[in-house]
Amino acid sequence: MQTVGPLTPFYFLLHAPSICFCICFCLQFSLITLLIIHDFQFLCVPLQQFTMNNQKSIRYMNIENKMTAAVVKAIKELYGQDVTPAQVQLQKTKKEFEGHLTLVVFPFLKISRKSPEQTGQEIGEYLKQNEPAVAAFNVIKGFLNLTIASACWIELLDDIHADENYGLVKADENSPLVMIEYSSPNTNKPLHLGHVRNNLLGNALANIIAANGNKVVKTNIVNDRGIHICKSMLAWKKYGNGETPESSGKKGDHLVGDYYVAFDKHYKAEVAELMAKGMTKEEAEAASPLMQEAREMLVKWEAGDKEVRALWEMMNNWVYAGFDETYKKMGVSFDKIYYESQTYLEGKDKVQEGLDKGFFYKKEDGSVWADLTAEGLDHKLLLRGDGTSVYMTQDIGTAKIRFQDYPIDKMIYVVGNEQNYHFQVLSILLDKLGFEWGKGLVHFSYGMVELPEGKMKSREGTVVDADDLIEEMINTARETSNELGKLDGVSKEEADNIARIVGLGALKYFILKVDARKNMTFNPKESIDFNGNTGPFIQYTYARIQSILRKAAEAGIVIPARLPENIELSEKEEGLIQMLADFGAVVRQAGTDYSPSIIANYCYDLVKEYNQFYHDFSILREENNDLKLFRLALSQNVGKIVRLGMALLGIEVPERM
RNA sequence: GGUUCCGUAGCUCAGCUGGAUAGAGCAACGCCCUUCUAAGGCGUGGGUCGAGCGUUCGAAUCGCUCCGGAAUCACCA
Repeated sequence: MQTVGPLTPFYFLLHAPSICFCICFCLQFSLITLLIIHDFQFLCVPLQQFTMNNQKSIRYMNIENKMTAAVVKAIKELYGQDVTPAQVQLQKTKKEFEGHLTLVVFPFLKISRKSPEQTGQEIGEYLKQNEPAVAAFNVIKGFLNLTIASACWIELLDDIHADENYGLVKADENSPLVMIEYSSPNTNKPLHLGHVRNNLLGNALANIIAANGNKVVKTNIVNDRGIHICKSMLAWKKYGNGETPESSGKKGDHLVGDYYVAFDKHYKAEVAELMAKGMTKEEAEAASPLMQEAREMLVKWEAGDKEVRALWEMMNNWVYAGFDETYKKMGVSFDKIYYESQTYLEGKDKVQEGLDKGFFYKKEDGSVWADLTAEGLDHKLLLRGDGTSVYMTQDIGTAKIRFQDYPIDKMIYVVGNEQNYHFQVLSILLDKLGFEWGKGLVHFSYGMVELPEGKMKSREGTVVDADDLIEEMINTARETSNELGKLDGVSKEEADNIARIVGLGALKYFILKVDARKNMTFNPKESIDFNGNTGPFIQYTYARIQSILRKAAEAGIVIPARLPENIELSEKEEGLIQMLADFGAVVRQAGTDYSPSIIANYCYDLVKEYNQFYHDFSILREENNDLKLFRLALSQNVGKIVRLGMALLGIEVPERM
């Protein structure tokens, strides 16, 4: 298994042979990268491509790859040694130095047998002589800074301009199929901020995996059965007086959640009363009539009792209607929904199969266990003494059904990091049971959302409700727009839509910009920002670009497919094109690292850079017509990449705001 | 106690496949709208990258040992 974030020693062992193999060829890649590459061959551009040398493909390679190939050639010509493209450390030149790309020359000192400065100088001179793209160079200590000619950047912008989906890779029929499970709610209460993080991460991850050329099936496993649902049902029966979403005007999931809370309240009162009569806490909890009744209800449910099943179905449907509304607002969706009530019995025969094959063992009380001490883990229960299934059994069953339904090549579970151990075990068990993707399953393990006071607790009413939060964000966006007078003269309908886009953008970006594996704090008292490193900041930049493009169109300006190449560009403009060109690599990185935050941070950096350009340069007022066209094209493509990047995160961008 | 994750500016976070003087945002203070949207731009202050040792030409980044926080080790899901 791969837990995203942590790499387990176990995983390391599995890949030992491939590590040895790879070390020989890719000296300067870290082991971690190798592991990921090993798993994601389909995402990686073959290295050979870097050295291809026909005119047409060079035009479509980005400049960095072209330079890498040129450096390989330079080393060969100058020092007579072959190096692999992977040994060429080319990075973006830091802002304080002149140039676009920087070659770290230290690795070549043993080959050149000269000082860092001299080696850099020699390679620089060779490149300037032999590579027309290199306009100038300078050497500082062991760093060779290369300045790429303006014409190259313009050509590159043409390429980006020509591709509506620049940086994204489409899947074809031979692409691997990746199933991604996320959301996975219980049906006894409404969604809260923790679910929001899960949903947004899962949705964004699915988009990113798809943009890396995979077929993706988004799936949701709804926990629609069990004691917690019975608690809501029982409380509704006792105290509900027939209340329905229609009669009360409440959203179904909230209504059912209220009865879950009501159950807890009455239950606690009962326990307190019994304890006052002298019982210990444990005794009181066991003796509570309410809890006993809830358990009886669960037994009846399992026996298929008609009345209980009808109530269950009715209340679950209320919840689903509520969830659907929230999902729709959040902009998340699923291709296939599984229900635990339909899968929870399925794992048993697989466990039996494992028992027959001797993978598992049975205790005297009839319970079935897996001995995982060989893997450095513990013994794990798979079936209770009474033959009923536990969480692990259900996940095995669900896996079985999914595998019957789809030819899964890779399975990703978006589940909180509190379940790291569970998925480590699940991976081993699925592998033992013969699921080909079991060993390589990915637990996308994300951190908890905490309040300043600590963890959210449903029963103590300290959860941040998803619907409330979304509504609040949209309202704040609307207020801000009104205060700033941004939407004067815009129809009510459009103003509402913009408020929705911006409010949700703020929320989604706030969550997705943070590294998923980390716990994050949310302070309900300080509302989510709309300024600075935020979703609205990025959306605002997009809207400004669209405004310019509208004005250009009104003036009858048409951006040509190929820009004039004889214009002199500023560093700022070249830097922006360089950033645009990086988008493909960023999407790939986000895919191999399972990291939506990489996309979020890229969008922010790009937009920040563009805003500086916007401030310092004229676009429509530029008198040189060629330059004007160039800047329009640049702006349009920044807008395009921002739109594509934000779309991967599930964030819309407004035409105006 | 075992295992895993996290620790970077007052706060929220980037950077971590080793590379140049560690970056953003918020908060504070100051400047810039007769010019393409000021939800913007520019500037000032703010750091023992939890601590120590090691590997290296070079460590926030890799390894080891501590310290602090979290999760988990359920016949809950």
